Amino acid sequence: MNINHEWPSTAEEAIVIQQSLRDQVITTDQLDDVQYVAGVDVGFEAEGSITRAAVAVLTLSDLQVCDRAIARRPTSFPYIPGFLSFREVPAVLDAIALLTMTPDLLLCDGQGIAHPRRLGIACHLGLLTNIPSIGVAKSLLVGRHAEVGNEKGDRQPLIHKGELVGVALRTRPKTKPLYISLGHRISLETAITYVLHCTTKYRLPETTRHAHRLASGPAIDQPESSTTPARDQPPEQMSLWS
DNA sequence: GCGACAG
DNA sequence: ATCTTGTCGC
Repeated sequence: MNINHEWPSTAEEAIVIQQSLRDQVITTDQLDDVQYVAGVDVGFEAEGSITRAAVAVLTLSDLQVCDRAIARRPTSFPYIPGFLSFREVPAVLDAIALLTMTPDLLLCDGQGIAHPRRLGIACHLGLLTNIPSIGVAKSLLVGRHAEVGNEKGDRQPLIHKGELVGVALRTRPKTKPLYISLGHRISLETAITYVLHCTTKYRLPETTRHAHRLASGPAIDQPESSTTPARDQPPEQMSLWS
């Protein structure tokens, strides 16, 4: 199947794409032997006019950084809650293309299926790359959960519209829980296992943010990005919740 | 109708 | 995403 699609310029177009992709997300384990895990960090610079993505690849066995890349490009889609992937994914694909190897699993900054239309950035990225992916978010987009216990590994189901969409997971005592939701080709229990393993060495925001700390070092920047022209400011407050 | 809203 | 304030632990 070909999941390539035109890149939208409006949220209305983006909704159509999200709805066409949501049923292609696989929520069972389809991983090969996982040797390399990539933390993907997304964000922006220069008041939002530049989108950037950083990827740090770690060995699963000892969590050593073995590859990294960072990419920037003019922002081609505004940040609208529920549409983060349309702003960030092009830069992430740039960064992944700069790697010297292909990761076996992506830990993605943001939500997976814990999303109004079940297609957060981790799902979108997993589908476009066909790499198993996990959404690891620092705050909630949708859903609710009971209070999480204070021991590492404690978790509570994250429920949205009566569906289990992820977990709130305590990766360390005394810190905010992280919100884990499926991206693609992995089950929730397996995802939790990988997140807990990776957070034994780095706090998770750092497994993804580690990409930046490291990638910001000796500039491994890409040559030129002359693809997408910068776009106008977000059209006021858009609210296109489902 | 009002608030909430990944990064 | 960003900013600020307060508290604790090394």
